[in-house]
Formats: sequence, C-alpha cells, structure tokens
Amino acid sequence: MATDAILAPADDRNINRRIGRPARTKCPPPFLSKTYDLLEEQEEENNKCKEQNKVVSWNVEGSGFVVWCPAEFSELMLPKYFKHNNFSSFIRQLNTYGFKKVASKRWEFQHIKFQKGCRHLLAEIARKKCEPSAFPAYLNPSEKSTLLARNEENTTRELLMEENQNLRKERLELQMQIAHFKTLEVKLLQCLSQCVGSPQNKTRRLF
Amino acid sequence: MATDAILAPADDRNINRRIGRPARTKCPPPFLSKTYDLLEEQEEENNKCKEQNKVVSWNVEGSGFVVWCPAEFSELMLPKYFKHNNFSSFIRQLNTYGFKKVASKRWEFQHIKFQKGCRHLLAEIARKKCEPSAFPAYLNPSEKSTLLARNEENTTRELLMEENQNLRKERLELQMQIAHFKTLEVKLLQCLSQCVGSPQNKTRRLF
DNA sequence: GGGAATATTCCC
DNA sequence: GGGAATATTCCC
Repeated sequence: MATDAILAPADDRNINRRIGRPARTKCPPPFLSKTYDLLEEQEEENNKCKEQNKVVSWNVEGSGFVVWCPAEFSELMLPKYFKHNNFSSFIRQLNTYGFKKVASKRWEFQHIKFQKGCRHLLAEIARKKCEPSAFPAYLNPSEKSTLLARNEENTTRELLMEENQNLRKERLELQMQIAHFKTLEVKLLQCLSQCVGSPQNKTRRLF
Repeated sequence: MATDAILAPADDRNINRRIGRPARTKCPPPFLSKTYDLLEEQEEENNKCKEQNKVVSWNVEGSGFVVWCPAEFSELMLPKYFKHNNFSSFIRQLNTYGFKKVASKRWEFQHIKFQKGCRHLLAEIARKKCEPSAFPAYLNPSEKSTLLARNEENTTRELLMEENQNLRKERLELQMQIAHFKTLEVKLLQCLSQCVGSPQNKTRRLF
C-alpha cells in the first residue's frame, strides 16, 4: 500500500514547521506555501505543453491567480497539496487569509502580498483574526447578550457609586438638620414651660 | 489516479453529516463513528485469521480497546479512516472526547460510553468543552484579569443598587421627619408668641 | 494531557 | 463570505 502517496502533504510537514510565535516571520502558513508551490509547479507544466488548456495559472500581471477549471483542479491538484479535494474548502482558506475574488465570471483571486515571484511576501500574510467581536464561542446568543447587558451595566456602576456617595452625604446633612431641630424643640419646650407656667393641656395640643 | 482511495474518509461524509445542533442525538461525531467502524471491521479481520498478531482490538470485556501495534495501526489503518497517519493525532482526538488510557504498558483506552456492541451510546459522547475556564482566546492574561475584576465589580453592582435604594428610602424618611419638625417649630413658635405676648428678645435667644 | 494554531467541513 | 464545529498539527 503506497502510504506515502496517500498522504502527500505530510512529507513537507517538517519543512513547514512553524516554531512558536516569534519565528513567524521566517515561515509562512502552510496553506500559503502550498498554494504558491502549486502555482509554481503548475506554471512549469503549463510551459511544457502550451497547446493544452490550463487548469490553474498566475494571471497575466502575476498579481493573482486563476482556477480555469475548478473540477479538474479539485480532483487532481488539491489532494496533492491538501488533505481534501473540495474546491469550497480551498475557497474557505483563501477567504480566511484575506484573498479577494476579483472577477465575476472567472475564479480569479488576489491578495496584495501574494504575487508571482515574491514568495518572501507570503510570511507577511496573516489569517484574519476570528474578530474580537465579543465573547467566547461556547456562549450561546442569549448568554452573550446577557454579558453585553452586564457590561453596559458595568458602565453604570460608576454612576451608581457616585449617586451612592451623594446620597450618603445628603443623609448626613439631613441627620444634622434633624439633630438641630431636636435641640430646638427641647429649647422651645423649655422656653414654653418657663413662660407659661404649668397649664400643660395647652402645650399638649401642639403634638 | 485513484482519487477515491486517496480520500477515503470523504465517502461517508454525507452519512455522517450532522444537521444543526438539535439533531445531535441522532448522529455521533465522525471521529467516534470512524473509530468504532475501525474496531468492528478489524474485529472481523482478527476473526478470519486467528493465527496472526492483532494490530488493534476490543479488550476482552468489550469495555475499551487496545492498539497492540501502534506503528502498523498508524501506517495502515489510520489513513483508511482519517486524513492522517499520526498516532499522536489519534490520541489527541481520544483525549478530546474524554477517553482514558487505562494501562501503563499497553495502548489501551476506555470511555464509559464507548462499548463493544453499543454503537448507540456514541451519540452521547461529547467533545470536552474548551473549558468554560474564562475568556476568549485572543485576550492576553492582563486583559483577562481586567475582565475578571470587572465581573467581580459586576457582582457588587447589585449590592450598590440595593444600598442605593435603601439610601433613597432613608432620605425620604428623614425628609418627612424634617417636615414634621418644621411644622412643629411653627406651632411651637405660634404658641410661644400667644402665651408670652410680645417680648421677642426672649424667643430670639433660643436660636 | 491538553492549550492553541491551523485546516477542513458544514451551514447560514 | 464568514461563523462555528470538528479535525489535525504543534508544542508545552
């Protein structure tokens, strides 16, 4: 059983090994290297037999590439470089790395750093971040909106604390006022009892 | 070129398609189905030629399985079911689904719901969640602790609101007390002026 | 063993 | 096109 043939991409695995994050500049993502390899190797094939229809090639400017025949491309070429033969998976990867489809009637793709003859630029292409849009993937939408609401409330937290502080201050002032009134009351009552003498029924009616 | 042979796992792709989340119970994760298939099919092989050394098999109790020969297993069997021939990738998947290595000198693995003759249990096995330990992967530790702190503060938010409400209530009560005292003061002063007549200097000294 | 990046699939 | 689940790789 020709296992080597079955798992072609495994061979260059070591060459493409990416050592940690800092060494990133040295070594482009495998997908990009492989796609570039594919185009270079196919370009050679195209040059050999010019009469034949091309399956895939760089565009004339070398600023992108065209898959002229998606069916043959998927069946014959993809499995040589990747672990699948699905055109849509290939497209998905292109999108992940920020390639753009630049023609409506042709499978032509471009990326500013994916140019014929410029393999060194590949290392500067990064996967699109899975958008710092919000929250962990394991949360369902309802949980996310809860969190979102929470965060908004978090902003109100400062306002709450401020209001809280103001309320405490107000309370203190009110309590001082009341203390003052109590003293006043006592004094007034004293005064009343002094002035009026002892007919208590008169004072009683005030309360 | 025998493309079908190259991408064996693609064949049963449609059978294994998992339609949405709710239909989850119907259809186990491909990894589990394939591993189960592998064991069943290999069991048949083992029965055919009993003299040969087994590469992989259910354990005697049927409560798990043993990879007797990792090298042959990886080279010959893995590529028939998966898109690779790496024993370590296979192990990684087992761990992802919660299998345990249950022997020190043998590659024997068990999972409570992975039993010989119980294919229906497979659908109850779930991937380990990427641990709801905390936060999105793209956050660095400092950002995570910030979020953590925020969340703690978020808990205090409720307390703040409660205290706030209490303070408002208290304020209202205090204001009512003050209103009462003011009325009282007015009445006392009226009373005083009635009783004492007009020697105002006496009243003045109270304030 | 498992975290995390990349790859592949599936689905909207 | 891209979100998200699963698979594969790489590394600690």
